[in-house]
Amino acid sequence: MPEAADLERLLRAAGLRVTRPRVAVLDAVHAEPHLDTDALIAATRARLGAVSHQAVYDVLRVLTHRGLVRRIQPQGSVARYEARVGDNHHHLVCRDCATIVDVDCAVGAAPCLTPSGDAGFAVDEAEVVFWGSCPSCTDKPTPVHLPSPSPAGPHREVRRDQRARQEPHAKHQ
Amino acid sequence: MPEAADLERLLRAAGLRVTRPRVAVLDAVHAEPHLDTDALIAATRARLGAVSHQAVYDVLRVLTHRGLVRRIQPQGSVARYEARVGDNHHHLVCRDCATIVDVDCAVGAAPCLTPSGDAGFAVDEAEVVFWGSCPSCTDKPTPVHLPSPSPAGPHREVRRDQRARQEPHAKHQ
DNA sequence: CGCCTTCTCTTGAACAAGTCAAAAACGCCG
DNA sequence: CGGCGTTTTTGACTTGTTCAAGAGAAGGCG
Repeated sequence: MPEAADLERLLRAAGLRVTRPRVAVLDAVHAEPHLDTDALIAATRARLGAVSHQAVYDVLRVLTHRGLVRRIQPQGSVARYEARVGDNHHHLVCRDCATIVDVDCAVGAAPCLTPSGDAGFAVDEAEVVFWGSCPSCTDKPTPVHLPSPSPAGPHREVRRDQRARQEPHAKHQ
Repeated sequence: MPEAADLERLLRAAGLRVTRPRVAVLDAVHAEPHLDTDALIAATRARLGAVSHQAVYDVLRVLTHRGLVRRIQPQGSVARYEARVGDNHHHLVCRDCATIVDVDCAVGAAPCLTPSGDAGFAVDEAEVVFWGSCPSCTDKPTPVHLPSPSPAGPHREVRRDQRARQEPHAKHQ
């Protein structure tokens, strides 16, 4: 968890001007991984006082573009950001509660990490998302939906309320 | 490319009522893979005359839920659908033009990879997306952006205008 | 040190994709 | 072929994100 001076250095090294919003956003991304934009706006405000949501969107765009943060977006989720860059790690996502955790990049016996028949593409990254059920959702398998086991064979209802556990949430800007 | 009777059979086998919108949407998904919802609305209307966008959304939801179609959504793209289900294949996505092509799964069954250290998750699927540059974008590497090689080190501008090559697009409904 | 250029932030609006809800229409079982 | 329950229509609405114009700061240079 780098402190202000380190963050400044990161920004300058990437050729970016150092501004309070940028330092604050970068700090927030370092503080907790996988936050979405709304949460980052809140975290940034907690550090700075006031920032416009637009400023946070802008900062996240340039940080992502310059490779200081990574943007992820599993199906059904909004954009989320993390500071762990350059190691091409992957993610485990819980289908029930949408919790995300990091997993190191699988190497070695990884049958599916090079496409068989690449259709002429120059592939530069293999992004992997592991879907499943997190320990606590595995314990209480049916938090609120699915009164009876789904009648549709092996397919499970996928809950998408990623916004659970957030306040009613004080309207944009 | 199954015909009407086959599609009906698929629907019934999944325990679904057979309606004209459902047959038409299912047919459209079979006709061309990786279409987004807007394109599918258009394709459905080409088959049926008129359908509400809501009907198409609903149909796609139940078809996805019952496993008759698969929904994919690479970063920066809207939801897209394909009829190839059950083989756990993967996708190659071009960073420049957003073209998607299928790649077979080396394993063929659901979790074709296992995370190193699964944090207690019960993983049931490993979704793999290969990012790169398609043959035609590799040839003309800088279609319109990036006048000079990016000043920001090894990171590349990722264009996200997935909606290129679509009509101005006649407003919802 | 202070000015000037250029980039960044604020403000306020717009937009796209998708969801919600009520009522009319239809599929299909008996 | 009649009725029940699911689907579709219609139309409004949310949510996440982007656009645009102008005010405000960062930092190189004199």
